[in-house]
Amino acid sequence: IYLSAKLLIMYAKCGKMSDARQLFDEMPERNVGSWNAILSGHVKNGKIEEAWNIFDKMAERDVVSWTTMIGGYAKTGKIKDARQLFDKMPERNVVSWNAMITGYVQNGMVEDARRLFDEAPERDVVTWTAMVKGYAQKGRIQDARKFFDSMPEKNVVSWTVMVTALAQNGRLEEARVLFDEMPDRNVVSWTAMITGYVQKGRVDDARELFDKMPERDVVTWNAMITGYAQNGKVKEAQRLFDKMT
RNA sequence: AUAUAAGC
Repeated sequence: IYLSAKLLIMYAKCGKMSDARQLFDEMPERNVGSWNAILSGHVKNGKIEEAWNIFDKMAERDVVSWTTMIGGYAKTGKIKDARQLFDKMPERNVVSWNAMITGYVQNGMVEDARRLFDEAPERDVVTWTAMVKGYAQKGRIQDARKFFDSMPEKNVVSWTVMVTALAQNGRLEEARVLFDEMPDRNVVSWTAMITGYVQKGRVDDARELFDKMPERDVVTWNAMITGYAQNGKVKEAQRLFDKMT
């Protein structure tokens, strides 16, 4: 059963929902977990109406099923539907609250997110990070920073969100200070800082970080190469592109 | 096995 569920997820990741459906229909035993797997597959492929039909048919739903649907509606901009489900669900955990809060953030509704944040019976690092991101994308950097500084615990994602917030709002020096203070950095953190420099035309600072970082992925290479290109350094872009292969 | 946050 668990193996089949893994297969379902694999199919879903490749967008092969019809294969997933067939496998699911042939499964001898379907528990709420396998139903959730197929539900999640449809949501990930943007098939929200299909997902609803499945959800509606499910004999048994758990907190994961409900939360999957909330995330699906939120991502497709149907925030009101998401909220209706959220209000209707029989029990919630911190992930359900987070899904609803990040749903508001994704739809630019940071005040609604804040209201829910205040109401939430429990908050974790995801809850807090979502609020930092919510204020940051509204340009409300000092509110974002206030939340960031109040966080009971931070991880590499929270740090990276805050660094990105500062960098995207042109506050590169502050971003760099924070970047240097990070207890851990990963490839996303490095790339966020590089992108910040590139957007301000500071390709040499970007390149310094690029050379210093322990590992690069396709997003990093792309940021650096297009950074050169957009700043008129076509030769450098070409040279780096060749180095990549 | 399945749900929520970061660089595009």
